[in-house]
Amino acid sequence: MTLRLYDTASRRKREISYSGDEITIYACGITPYSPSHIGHARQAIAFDTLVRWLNFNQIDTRYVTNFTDISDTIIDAAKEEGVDFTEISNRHIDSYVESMKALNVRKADAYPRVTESIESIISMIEKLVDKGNAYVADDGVYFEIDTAPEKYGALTGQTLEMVRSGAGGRVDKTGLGKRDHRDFALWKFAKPDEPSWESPYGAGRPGWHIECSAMVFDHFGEQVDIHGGGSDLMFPHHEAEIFQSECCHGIKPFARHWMHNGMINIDGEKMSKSLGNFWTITEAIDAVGALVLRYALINAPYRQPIDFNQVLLDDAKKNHARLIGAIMEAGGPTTAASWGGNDILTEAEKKLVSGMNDDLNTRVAIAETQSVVRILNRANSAGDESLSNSCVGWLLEFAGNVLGIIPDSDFFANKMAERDSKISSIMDEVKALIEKRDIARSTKNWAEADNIRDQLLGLGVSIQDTPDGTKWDYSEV
RNA sequence: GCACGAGUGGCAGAGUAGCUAUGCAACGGACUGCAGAUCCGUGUACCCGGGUGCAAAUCCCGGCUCGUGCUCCA
Repeated sequence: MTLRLYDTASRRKREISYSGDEITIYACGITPYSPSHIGHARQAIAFDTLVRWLNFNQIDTRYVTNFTDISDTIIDAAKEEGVDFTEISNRHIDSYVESMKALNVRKADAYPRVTESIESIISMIEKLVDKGNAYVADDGVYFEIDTAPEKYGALTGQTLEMVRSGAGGRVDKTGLGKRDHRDFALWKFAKPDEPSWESPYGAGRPGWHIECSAMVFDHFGEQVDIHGGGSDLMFPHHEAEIFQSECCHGIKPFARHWMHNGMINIDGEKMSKSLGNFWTITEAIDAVGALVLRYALINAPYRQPIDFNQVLLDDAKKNHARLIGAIMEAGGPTTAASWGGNDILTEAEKKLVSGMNDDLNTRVAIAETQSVVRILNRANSAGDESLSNSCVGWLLEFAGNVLGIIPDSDFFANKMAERDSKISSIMDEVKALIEKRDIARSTKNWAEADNIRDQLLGLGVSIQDTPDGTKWDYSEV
């Protein structure tokens, strides 16, 4: 297997390389100061897709993603509600974890938290101070970027000068004790009433960037194979991590591969709280369902910006329903069979595999999935059970296992059981109505016939008139 | 200003040199009393201008437009 993955640092697709017998992956997770939004979902799904694809290809992974469970924003939120900061962070982490489960995002191997990593954060800071890369100021400990200027712009191509000129007025409030505004905080001394931890420099809390460097070191050592997160983290967060980790450990590269997912816009505008166009994950799941949301979010490759709008959701809803409907129609996941001998399905597999190997192109994978759904629908109506079973097998493997957009077999079992029991409970009524309608139709009493059709629809029964008579199905499950 | 990315049919969105992307919508057809679901079929698509090639949406140069970032950010 040769997965070519876009690497932000070298700005090209590169075959993934790794040392050891497993690929180590670290993704920067959420800061749980408010409910998570669909951008967080996209990030999680992007890395879930990576892990799934590697595992599907028999490559072992160790995937770690963190919770930044202490931050200025969390402290602010806690103050506002008058509660302990842990109440804020725990609440949002719990909700996030629940959403991830609904979205079929597989569990990471570890979810380290900043508040549980203080010791290793401090020991990294100590090392950086000892080595002369960091200095202690009045309000905290800072990393001095002039000690490693060559690392500037590793991901974004920016130079020291650019940032100096571009940062403008915001510089002033980012740390009073800095020698240079491009320096960044490793440790912030606590103000009265703020949560804090002891350190050799004074009580305080970690800066934003150092935590990830420390957690990567805790789990993977000096280097990690693939590191990433949202593309908005390239600068300054990930560049700061490169400074810290490489200076601290004296080994580079810190990450062999940098992977960044694209942002989500809402109706063409950047998603932001001030615009009031924020979709939280739970809102989106309530609106369209978790797997439809996942479908919508992998319908574009992970690096592409997504414009989140009604058309996108309608599309996703329709196509996802077609996928699930076709599998139900075929008799559910238990009918799955191998597709080995089928040329069309083998060809679809080939295209999907080569798309996924080319920087995880889930859009191509979705396109192939839709093609197979069409083949399945054709097989279903032709009564070609062997072909339909092969299609179900294919879909379970790729749309299910790889893309994660098919619910588990319990879902189908429940739905089908629910449907069966519903059907048997209304069977007599439906049969009577259809008989009545047939009589109406035979006398060309169309008004009466349509009236009965509406009654049936009210029961959740849809009918189709075929040459073999009227067929019906219960579809409102 | 600087950096990064993008410009494909009505819409969304693949495709990095020659062969149907795919889906939605539209239109025509099968089935139907009519619909619905499903299936079959149809459509001058590649921002502009140069260049290289037998051949360019795809490579090169120039331009235009848009998006994002520049220490809150997935």
